Amino acid sequence: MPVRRKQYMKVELEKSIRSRIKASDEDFEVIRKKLIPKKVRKRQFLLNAGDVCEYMIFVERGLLRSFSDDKDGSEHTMQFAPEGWWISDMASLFSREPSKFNIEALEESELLLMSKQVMDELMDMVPQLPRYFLNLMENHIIALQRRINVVQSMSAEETYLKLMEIKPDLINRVSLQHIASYLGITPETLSRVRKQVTNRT
Amino acid sequence: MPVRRKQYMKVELEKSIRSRIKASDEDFEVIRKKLIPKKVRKRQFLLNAGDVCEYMIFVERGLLRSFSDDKDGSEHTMQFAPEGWWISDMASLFSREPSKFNIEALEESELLLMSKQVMDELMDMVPQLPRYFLNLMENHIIALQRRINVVQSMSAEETYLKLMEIKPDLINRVSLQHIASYLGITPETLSRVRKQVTNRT
DNA sequence: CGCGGGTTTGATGATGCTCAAGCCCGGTGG
DNA sequence: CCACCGGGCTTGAGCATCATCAAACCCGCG
Repeated sequence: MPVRRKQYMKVELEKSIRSRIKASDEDFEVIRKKLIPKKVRKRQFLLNAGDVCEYMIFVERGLLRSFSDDKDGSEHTMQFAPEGWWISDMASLFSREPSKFNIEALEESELLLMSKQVMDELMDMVPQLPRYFLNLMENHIIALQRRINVVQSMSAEETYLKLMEIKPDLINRVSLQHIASYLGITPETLSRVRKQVTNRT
Repeated sequence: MPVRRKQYMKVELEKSIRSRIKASDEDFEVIRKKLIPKKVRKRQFLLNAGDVCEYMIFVERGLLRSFSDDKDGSEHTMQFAPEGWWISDMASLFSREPSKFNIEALEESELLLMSKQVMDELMDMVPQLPRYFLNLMENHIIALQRRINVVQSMSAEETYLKLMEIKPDLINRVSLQHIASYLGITPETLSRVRKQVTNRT
């Protein structure tokens, strides 16, 4: 049953779309045909800083992260993308400039790749699709603004507690050094903060 | 000439839309009719934290900012919006929850207000309009990501220099305390940083 | 002139970084 | 089966950056 093999690749995507717009089965068929399925192993890179980002990446299963490295060798993770999330470097994807980010699989993952061109074609073919992406982007903006607020107004401990509040599951899937690089603190500080918090309860 | 009076109110908006999508004169007429023009004086508030945000606000002339206040009384400005920019609290606008932000005019300004409902109606009436907003949001995300990167990886001085590089005009229109609250540093630190920088040149 | 908001300057202190060492644990090869 | 890595996490000491608090300054405006 070769068809089956591909079907499972879009369960999460279908959920993501149906929760935001009305779309017919034919629409999904159109979408499915245009996206490129891809499996990656743990630690595999989907984008290297310096290259042009070619795809929006949808995660059907697994976990990716995007991050930049700065001059002194440390990393800053911009985003984690578990099942049901899109990840990309839009700055590079849309302008075709070299990306400042890397995208890396933190777990063995099943992905769907969509180039900019395909994205445009699909939005022409499925009239409601721009609304889908618009809704995605709106929510993304809300999340990014919240993150800026947290980073700017909170101590390391508060930042960590906020993350636990919003994404408690992350801690089970992501190493603490990656969490630290997401929060903008060092692994050492994160370790001390966590000690404080647990000692207190 | 009452028509003239309203016409000038959408020069910037028309530029903003035409630079992103193809739209006919009738489209602009439809859009113009649905938006609410509003003039505000300096220091007037368009949104108070705790209220539900009702509008996306487009700035035809002038300058707005959105900011949150935290427990200890200090402010964190999220965004400056000069001519040609949209500003809002989308988290509140879309979910109808009380906003955590204030929006305030820093200069006497001319605005166009668009409620969520009108936004939806317009996107139904002008087929390319979702693409317009999508493009706006994409660019907004790129800017927010860049900002997170800057805040997390740079010193106070580097953060300030980066702002000068990206928005050099801001300094002429915005008080230093507001700049500081945008950068996430205190006015004192900003003052010292600026002294360093000028002494060096 | 004197008031007041915004900015500057100075002194002090806290938060979180750096560097360095040790620990824990799972994986590998002898 | 066990010894030995090696990566990730923890712990510690010293230090840099930036916040805080307080005072002075500057300048436009009533």
